[in-house]
Amino acid sequence: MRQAIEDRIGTSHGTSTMRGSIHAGGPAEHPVPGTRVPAHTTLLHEGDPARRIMEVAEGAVMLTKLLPDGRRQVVELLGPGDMFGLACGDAYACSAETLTASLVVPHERGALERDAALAARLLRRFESQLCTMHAHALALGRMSALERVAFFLLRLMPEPAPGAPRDGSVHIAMTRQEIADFLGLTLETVSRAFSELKRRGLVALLRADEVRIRDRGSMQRLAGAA
Amino acid sequence: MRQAIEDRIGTSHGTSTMRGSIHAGGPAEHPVPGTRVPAHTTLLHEGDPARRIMEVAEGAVMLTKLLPDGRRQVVELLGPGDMFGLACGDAYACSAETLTASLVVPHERGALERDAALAARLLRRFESQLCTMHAHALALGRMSALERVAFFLLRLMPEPAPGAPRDGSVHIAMTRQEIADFLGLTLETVSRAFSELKRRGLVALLRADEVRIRDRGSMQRLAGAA
DNA sequence: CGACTGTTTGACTTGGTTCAATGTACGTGG
DNA sequence: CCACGTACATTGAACCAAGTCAAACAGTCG
Repeated sequence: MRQAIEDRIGTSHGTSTMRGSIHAGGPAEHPVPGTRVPAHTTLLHEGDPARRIMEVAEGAVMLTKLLPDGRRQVVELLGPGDMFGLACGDAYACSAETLTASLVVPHERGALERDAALAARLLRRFESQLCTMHAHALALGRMSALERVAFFLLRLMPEPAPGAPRDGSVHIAMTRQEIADFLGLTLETVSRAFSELKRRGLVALLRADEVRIRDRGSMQRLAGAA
Repeated sequence: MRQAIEDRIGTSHGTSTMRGSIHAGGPAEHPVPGTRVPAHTTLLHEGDPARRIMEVAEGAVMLTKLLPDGRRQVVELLGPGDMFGLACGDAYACSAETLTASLVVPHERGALERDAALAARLLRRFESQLCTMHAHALALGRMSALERVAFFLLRLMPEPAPGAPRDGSVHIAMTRQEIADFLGLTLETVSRAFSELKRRGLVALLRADEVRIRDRGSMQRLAGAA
């Protein structure tokens, strides 16, 4: 099994196992506030003993679960402020992998009793992550492939700040396979949905991983903005 | 739209809107520790302004989300100790409905700052609910119909206490439609899955809402006990 | 320029949905 | 006590959205 780098986070320097080519610079520079981790690095493994709760300070992390036969579900996409490393019992419930170069801050579980501010922050964040999971469950359980992909793209590009710069394009730091595992589809179906959204003029595909939303209203209608 | 009884919870007596026939006794007896609510009562509505966090003290509650066209997803099943009434922004993210007669305790959001013990309890519970949602996402995104139903049944009947009384039967306080909305299927598919599990001898159906697990190992294998 | 990795598209198959009866438990009132 | 009505569950047959298998295409790197 691939080695997670959990043990090296927050201690000294962090080397890492990576997928494909090496993206980011060298090992961690900041010993205390957190650890810099390159893209495509496994941070922890489902089933390993749960010791610490981790915070994404910068970057993007995905949480995944596996079925014994290898089917994979990306259960959550995390950004700055989000927490991971949750345990059911004493083992991690999910594996965690960076999507982009990230800064990760570990929190000892024992610190929660002592640090009320951290506990309050964690509470707010858990509430928000729980709401996001509810929306994700609705998408997985009841939306069509096209609707799920619209939902996904809106999630990546939340709102154009009021009166702010017009919709730029988003860089999608995930492969079609990863998006499919997030949405409960196959990569082919995701690809077809992208093409269909493009054909309908709701979206422009600059590159495979560079998307621009052209018709936000229609996208929201597709994604079931209640 | 149906009226939620939120406003009457924790105040005086609680009448309620109900589905089908009236099940439970009269209005609430205990004014302070919580409110007794009969089965099939809507406790709060998705989209309503979020004021309080609620705790299930006794009974069973389901959280649901709707798509504009009426498709429904049961996003969470709650039992004693679980919390609901979460907000994305300032509105409830889900509707909540009792499955059985229940005792519900409201907590003012402001109380979290003052009551550290409550905050700690809430934190632990949110962590556990988040883990459950992760497992649910795996089921919704990657499991077949049969696997999802096995997963659901195991969830209702967690573990036979070590050395404790042999597997009794569980009463399922949900219709096939509600189970389907929980598992992202149709009621017909859920029904066929029950029949198939019975045909394979993994399960015995005493009545439509009374199930006994006959072969826990096979059920766990189906549900992907990792 | 290849070689590689990931994406798109096409043709075919299939698990689950849809539509349509039929079956079954339960409560009510004659 | 039994006939009837209602609500829910089961089963069957036809259909379709998404999956599977397979091939061609497009960037990127050495």
